Amino acid sequence: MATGRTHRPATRSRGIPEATVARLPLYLRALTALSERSVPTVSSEELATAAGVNSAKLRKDFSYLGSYGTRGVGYDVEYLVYQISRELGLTQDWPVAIVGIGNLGAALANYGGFASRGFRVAALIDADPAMAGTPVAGIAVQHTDDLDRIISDNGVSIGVITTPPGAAQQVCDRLVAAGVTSILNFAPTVLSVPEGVDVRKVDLSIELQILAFHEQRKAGEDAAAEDEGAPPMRATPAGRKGPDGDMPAVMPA
Amino acid sequence: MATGRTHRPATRSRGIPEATVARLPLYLRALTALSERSVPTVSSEELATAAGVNSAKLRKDFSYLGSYGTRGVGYDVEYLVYQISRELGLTQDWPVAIVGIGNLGAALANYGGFASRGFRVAALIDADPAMAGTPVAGIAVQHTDDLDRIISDNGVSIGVITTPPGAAQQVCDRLVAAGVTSILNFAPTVLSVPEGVDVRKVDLSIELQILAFHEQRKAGEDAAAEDEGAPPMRATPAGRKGPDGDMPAVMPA
DNA sequence: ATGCCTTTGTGAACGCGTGCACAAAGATAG
DNA sequence: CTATCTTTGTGCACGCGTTCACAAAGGCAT
Repeated sequence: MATGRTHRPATRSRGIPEATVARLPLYLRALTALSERSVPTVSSEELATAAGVNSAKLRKDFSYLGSYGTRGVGYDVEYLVYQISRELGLTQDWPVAIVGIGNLGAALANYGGFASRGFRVAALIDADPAMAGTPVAGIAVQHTDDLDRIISDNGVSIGVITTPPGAAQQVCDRLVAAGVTSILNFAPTVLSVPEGVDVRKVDLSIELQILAFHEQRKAGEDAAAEDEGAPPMRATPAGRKGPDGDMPAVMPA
Repeated sequence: MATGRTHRPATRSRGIPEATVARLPLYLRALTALSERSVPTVSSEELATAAGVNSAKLRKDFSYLGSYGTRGVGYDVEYLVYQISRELGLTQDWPVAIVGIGNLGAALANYGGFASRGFRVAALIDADPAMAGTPVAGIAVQHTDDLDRIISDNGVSIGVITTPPGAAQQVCDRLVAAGVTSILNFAPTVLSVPEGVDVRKVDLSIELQILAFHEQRKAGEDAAAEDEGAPPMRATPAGRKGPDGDMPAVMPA
């Protein structure tokens, strides 16, 4: 069980709470919009509503970065944009490799939100030899066989996995072996990575399932038992446990 | 400020913590995999590692659902699959409409993970008249003008927004007016919705930015100031605040 | 039937995140 | 220069989520 860790960054990140880090991009986006409208300063109240958060939370978040901001006035937009960008590491160029050029991979390759934030799609990689050379979003797809070299040559440290679930772990291992230390995983798989490698997971169907839960709570509850097909009471398919007739514990709740 | 709320479900959801709900799909996936391998029972320890979580957390999560599980043995896989599915509302059919059939919308329409979880893509909607009628993932794209009727006719209560950011709020309003009460938003926009409507947000570039932050912490820190272009010290572009010469507070940290 | 062994279910402690509420800080007007 | 007004920055309290650790519960062997 040496390589079990997943998803939690081990290093607590120099005092800035993880929850705050997750909100910084939100602030940055709102600030960028203000900057484009040439708004010079903004109060915590205004910026908070623009970002969809509480103003107290926003101020506390900023306090972790330092005392940017002028009492009685607010925050200087340009200055704050720069500070947050720097804190997030967006002042440097991040070459990104996308592995698995299916529908989703292609969509990500075309996604504009990356380039505008300092992320550059440096390579597209797929296991299908037929795709090799095909341009997607203006970039030629390369074959998995060359993964190692591609990662090294481009200095890629962030990899995006959009492969089928069965291939995800293998691709992940190869990426890590090639030097990738941050992975954004779209495959519905739990990835095992060595210490020091960060994995973030985006699962499209999970989000829908969470919505369905709340949706059921909203609409349902009154129409409680709709049709109610027979719950699979087969706690003992054939193998173990109970040759003692039927299972009584079918309706525990 | 009547329609300000976003993202937080107001109803606390009958005692099941939000964090637990968010993990149920994870457990469900792991259990489904076990089920396909015809594994009859599983211990909290095994299931926890398969789902990538702590075993104590898993047991506590399940305790909110009720006392399914047998001490000394573990959990019956099939039974648990059913219970979690029911709790999440996946035993019923959820017609989903996707609005904005660009690269991402098309990718989602083709995504297999939806259908296998009880979600059915009932309609694809786009504002481009040229796309109307075009089949995507076997479904003909319909025009935004008919959005209202499409939602009603199909009984859609969950909408997915994959439009450009500028159109997101408008589409959102129309979806809500048509009866949608849950929205999965892929556009980088803060949506305003009335009370009772749930919004979940998936932002691809935010995830990358969070990774970049940790990446910078890992690799950087020693190579602290790389090239360091001039930080925008223009705290006063022209308008307000300070005709008092230069700003001293350029390097507060 | 009895005792051992495994695994669940949960009480309790702890730590993180959130929100309140206010004092300190600075701008602005007189 | 003084008073007033605005807005930040933060100490504090509270609640949620996580984790530990163990008693209760059940299976299984003898």
